[in-house]
Amino acid sequence: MVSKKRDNRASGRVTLDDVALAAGVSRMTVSRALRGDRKVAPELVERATQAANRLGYVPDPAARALASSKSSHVAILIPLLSNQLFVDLLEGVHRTLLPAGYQTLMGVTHYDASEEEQLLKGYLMHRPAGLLITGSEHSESTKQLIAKSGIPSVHLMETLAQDGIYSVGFSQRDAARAVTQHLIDTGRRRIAFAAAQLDPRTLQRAHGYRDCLKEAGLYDATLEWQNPAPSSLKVGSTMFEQILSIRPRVDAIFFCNDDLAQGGLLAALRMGIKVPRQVSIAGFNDLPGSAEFVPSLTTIKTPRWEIGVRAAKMLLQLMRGEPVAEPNVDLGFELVVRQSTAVA
Amino acid sequence: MVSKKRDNRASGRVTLDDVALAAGVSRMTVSRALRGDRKVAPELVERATQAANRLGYVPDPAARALASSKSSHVAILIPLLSNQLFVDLLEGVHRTLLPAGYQTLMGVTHYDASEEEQLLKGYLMHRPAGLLITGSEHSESTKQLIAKSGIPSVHLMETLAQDGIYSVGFSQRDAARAVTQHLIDTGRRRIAFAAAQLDPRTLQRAHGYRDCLKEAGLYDATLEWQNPAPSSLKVGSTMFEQILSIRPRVDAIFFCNDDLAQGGLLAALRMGIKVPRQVSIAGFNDLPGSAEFVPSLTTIKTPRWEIGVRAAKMLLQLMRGEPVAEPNVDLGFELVVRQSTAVA
DNA sequence: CTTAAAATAGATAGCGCTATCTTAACGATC
DNA sequence: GATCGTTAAGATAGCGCTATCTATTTTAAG
Repeated sequence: MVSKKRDNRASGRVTLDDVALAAGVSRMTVSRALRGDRKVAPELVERATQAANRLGYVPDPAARALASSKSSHVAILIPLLSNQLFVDLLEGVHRTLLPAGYQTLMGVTHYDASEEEQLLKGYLMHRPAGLLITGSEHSESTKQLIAKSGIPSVHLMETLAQDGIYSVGFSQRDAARAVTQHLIDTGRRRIAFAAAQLDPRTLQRAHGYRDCLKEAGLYDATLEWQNPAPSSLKVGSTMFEQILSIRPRVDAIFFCNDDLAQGGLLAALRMGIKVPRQVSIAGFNDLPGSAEFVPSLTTIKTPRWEIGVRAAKMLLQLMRGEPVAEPNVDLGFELVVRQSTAVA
Repeated sequence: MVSKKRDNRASGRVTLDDVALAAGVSRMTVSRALRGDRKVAPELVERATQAANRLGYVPDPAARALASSKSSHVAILIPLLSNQLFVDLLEGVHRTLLPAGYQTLMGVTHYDASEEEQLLKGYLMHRPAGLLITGSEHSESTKQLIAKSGIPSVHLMETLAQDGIYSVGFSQRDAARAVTQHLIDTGRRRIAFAAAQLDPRTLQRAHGYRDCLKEAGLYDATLEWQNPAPSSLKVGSTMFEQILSIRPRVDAIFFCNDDLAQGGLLAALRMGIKVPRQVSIAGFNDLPGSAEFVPSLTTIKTPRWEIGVRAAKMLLQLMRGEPVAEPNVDLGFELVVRQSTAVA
């Protein structure tokens, strides 16, 4: 009746065999009962779970992974942790995946394609059950690795309607367009664009800015400022000073991230330049502090937490083999108008 | 000569058996050669590694973990990711552990003891090879779990000379004392202390503040302000307003974290209060932006990146069973004097 | 009722590694 | 030259699970 049990009295570990013995059923039945797999008589499920609880049984993920060739890990690749944006994303993912029994393996790429590839290789060897990856621009071999691995993947932060690709994000371009339009609507005409980092999403924002100004007949290529350094308050300060010393008649600056914009506000303060009187300033992402700054900062509120949650949910569906109704989700954005772009 | 090989031509996976067959040695020899375990003839090591590379062999961590009951995971528990402090810590850990072949499993406790315990249980079931945990104050059962698990552990951020405990950090108390002394030295007499979050390290800083003022005969318990809300610019602004409305003659405020202090600086700006003329402001941690603020913020520069690196190195030694020369490392701190505490 | 089909529990056989026991080979020792 | 370490390579036996096949019911259909 009962399958033979290995003699592991010595080891401290409680195995399925122990539980099976205690519950008076086979190891397999306990395994199925505990996982809710197939049909098991309710009474046996009850006996199995009780025995498991009583003995303090804890499944061994390594054994599980080996036997089923499926791990309980989800790898997530993000560019940086020093941008609150990605922290929120991660938090949303974590919060969703953990209760579902998945561990999050986080890798930081530092916006470096080869580092990304390296990390990916490392994670793939762990046979993760799923993969979350920021953005859609990756090296050719990175794309191949993902495709060949056959591991369910969801792309974060951007929306891309491409066959067989899953993504959750919003249109960086439209968001930038909305900011620019707002600056135009509040009477600005010489609107500069200040970008740092120059990652794909930043460049998409540049497009949005450009499109909008061109349509309004206000585009001036010499008002686009790009700095490849990582985004920071310091860089924002420096760029503000540069822009105003070279183009003193600029009447608005759209910084492509809030930390830059905050740096810009501080530089203005230092230089005695009135915001928004003389120059209107807008940011992007609505990072902590932007609402408290003096003046408070107009920005785009991005749903990064929600993106994390939604992407994780989508990944769960993919990992379970369930159908995904909407493979490319656009969660939109919100223009938050504050003092820094009040009408002059 | 060659041990029998399982027939797995169908599965895409390259196993040790494949490598063994190709190299013309036993599976065990390949395993030992690849791991550098015990003595293997140099020639065989060469043959094994070549065959492994040629076939693209990648070890299976799950099988490894199951067979050796040791995983390649290190769990790290931190309170928050929204404080740059912990991001830097994590980065240091990650950078050190990854090249050594360990994966970092990060858990965010949100300063919640029960959440910490929950996460810990989850990680322990994965049998991590090591554990990094922030601080030394934990629930009794958390401590027991760690002790009983027998997993090598290092505590972060604080120094605690306790038998059998490993830690890397610095004295929060001494650092707070240094800030307070600096405020006294620059002529301040009514020095307030503004704390949020009220985690153990914040309270240690409060002690340092108190000690220092008592020694100088300047201590006034009504100048200690504590707010249990999470630390943020917003809370800092609010606390600054409160303090100055209730105690208008305060001539210095020591905020226990830079984000609070930055919020304080912004509130001062809004209220038209001159810093440092009327009120001197100091922070803690030297977070991004503090050097760029107007006025720039006096603060304590904490070696969190180095703490991460050092703790990870110590953990590596522990995991390898190597002796650890110094079980409790104090990496010190640095007082960075800037404009916000200039002599009035 | 009989028989086939569907459903459930159990037995068996690994997943891909490593720990450990054996064996073989080679000197060193007296 | 026989005995005894010593060392390196190989054979064996699992680690703790799950996939899958088999045996046993139970139910449905004729």
